[in-house]
Amino acid sequence: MKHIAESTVRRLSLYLRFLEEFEAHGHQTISSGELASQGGTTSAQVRKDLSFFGSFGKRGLGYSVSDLSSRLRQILGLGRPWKVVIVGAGKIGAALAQYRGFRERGFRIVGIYDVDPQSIGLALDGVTVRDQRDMETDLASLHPDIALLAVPAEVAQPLTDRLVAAGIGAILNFASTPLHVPPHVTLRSVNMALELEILSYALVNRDA
Amino acid sequence: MKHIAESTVRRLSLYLRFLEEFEAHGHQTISSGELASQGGTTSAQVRKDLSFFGSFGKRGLGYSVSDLSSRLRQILGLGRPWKVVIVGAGKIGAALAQYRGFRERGFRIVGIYDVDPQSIGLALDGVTVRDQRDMETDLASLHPDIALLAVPAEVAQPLTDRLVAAGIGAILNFASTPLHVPPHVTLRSVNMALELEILSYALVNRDA
DNA sequence: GTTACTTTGTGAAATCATTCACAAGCACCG
DNA sequence: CGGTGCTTGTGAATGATTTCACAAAGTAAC
Repeated sequence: MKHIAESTVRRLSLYLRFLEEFEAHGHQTISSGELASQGGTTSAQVRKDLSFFGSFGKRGLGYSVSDLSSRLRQILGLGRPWKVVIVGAGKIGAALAQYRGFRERGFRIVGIYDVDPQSIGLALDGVTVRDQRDMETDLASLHPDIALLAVPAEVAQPLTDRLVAAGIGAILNFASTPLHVPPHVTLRSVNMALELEILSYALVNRDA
Repeated sequence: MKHIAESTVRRLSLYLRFLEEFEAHGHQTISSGELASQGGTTSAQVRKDLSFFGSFGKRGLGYSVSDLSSRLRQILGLGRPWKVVIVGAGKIGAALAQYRGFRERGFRIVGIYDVDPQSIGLALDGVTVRDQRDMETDLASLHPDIALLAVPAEVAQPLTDRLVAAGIGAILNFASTPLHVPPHVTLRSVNMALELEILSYALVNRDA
């Protein structure tokens, strides 16, 4: 299949969320315009996004909420549960471990690692924090799909290398430093300080 | 000035981070190529990004690390300190309150609000969590520039409306729901579940 | 001071993403 | 069953962003 833009995938995710809300409200069908107004985009954009994957709607009527939901879940790979490990049990790692949104979407936390003896042994939402030295051994049997990296910037790259060597498929990085991974590993970063700086730029360039 | 793409601003932020690292290592000058390899982009991209704001380099030599740093800080609006309030003192709000990266960059947490009696009164990194009912009164005297919204999705929009009414300039939203704000307010969202879903998509479309 | 080498700054070209605009398909009504 | 109204799916057009490629400007060596 042709390459799909990240912005498209991001919107598909948003559409899915609205569809689930719509479904909960008992609606059977939804139009591209309704999806668009919720997601802050245009109806043409919605239709274009979906058209990359097929024709899911009925002209004159719109989309079946339940059909489109399950198609999107399939496209996004949310049909299966994903095994996730968290590396770093500091404030952010702990918050992530207890975030309900992950579980609801089929992301199961199967391991948490830290170096701090104070943290090791703690149970976070049913998962016990283990010593980072045990990480490789654990990963070999757990075979997690995704790692959430929530450690200080200085140790982010070495830990990334260890995760890659252990065969991880994807990493979501919360450290404020860019990481380098081989091409077969998917990497995304969430950088909160960066987001604030973008707001800062917007505030000083308000008028321009 | 011409409109600058968000992707450009994001990269400027990254460049600044590298420059500060370089400065700490005692380097005087840096080339666009060196900046690029650190930031995972190309030298042409670096030069194009900077060219929107002026000519900061010397041909044949590169950029003065300290000059470029201070120009970038100025461009990004990081010369002044920004006053930030956090709304929601749950796991994520508390983690944000204690995140050192914000302070280092001149983002000062001046208030934290919650509704939970268990949280109200707690001191997080020197700032006491206050009752959300006192928010409007406080904001009127504090005049914060930016709000970090870390509350459940159901109450995110009403709280946004209250912040907007109180005159906030920018909001960084951590709730997993899109928000609507008037055009004079800048809004950005960090949606962690969404990031995981993008990874999920990448994992199932590995080969394509 | 001349030559060789390096690196910037920037129009032009190429690529990528969004918006437009409309034919085609379907439901509903009388 | 034909007409009316609505909504999709999609090429074509537009707009935005990135990459290319090279002249111009500087350094360094001798």
